[in-house]
Amino acid sequence: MERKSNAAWERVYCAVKKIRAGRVLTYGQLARMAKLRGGAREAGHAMAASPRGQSIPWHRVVGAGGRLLIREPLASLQRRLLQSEKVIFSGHHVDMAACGYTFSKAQSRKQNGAKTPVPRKPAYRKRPTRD
DNA sequence: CATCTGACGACCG
DNA sequence: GCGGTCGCCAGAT
Repeated sequence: MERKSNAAWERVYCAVKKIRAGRVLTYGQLARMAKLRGGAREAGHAMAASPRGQSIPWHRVVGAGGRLLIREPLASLQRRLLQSEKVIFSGHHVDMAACGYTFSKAQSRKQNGAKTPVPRKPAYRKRPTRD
């Protein structure tokens, strides 16, 4: 059953619910704005465990680069739903440049004035040396 | 308690 | 662009 993690996951669900139609979020960004310690992975767990029937637009959550990571059945459904949400698909991935929260360039500004969640501690650690 | 897996992200070759 | 590897953490067995 749900444990204390539920609290963190709830933040994820809350964030997902706030995603506007035609917009998509990545697990990484979602994890960062929810301040999940597990990083993108916990975001994925949260989504996987997301209660179906609470109006959670899970389909608006995609992987980095707008790629659909989930397996076929869900991916197919997700893609269909996203397209129905006016989300632009570029081949097999979502057009993050148009529907994603891109806080790298000023392009995100033209979106709707969404406050950039500004990235924080990356879950990954760069390899200092590999020698 | 030990171990694997996972709706991840990013880097490297 | 693709595949493999590393890192992080939580849940399941």
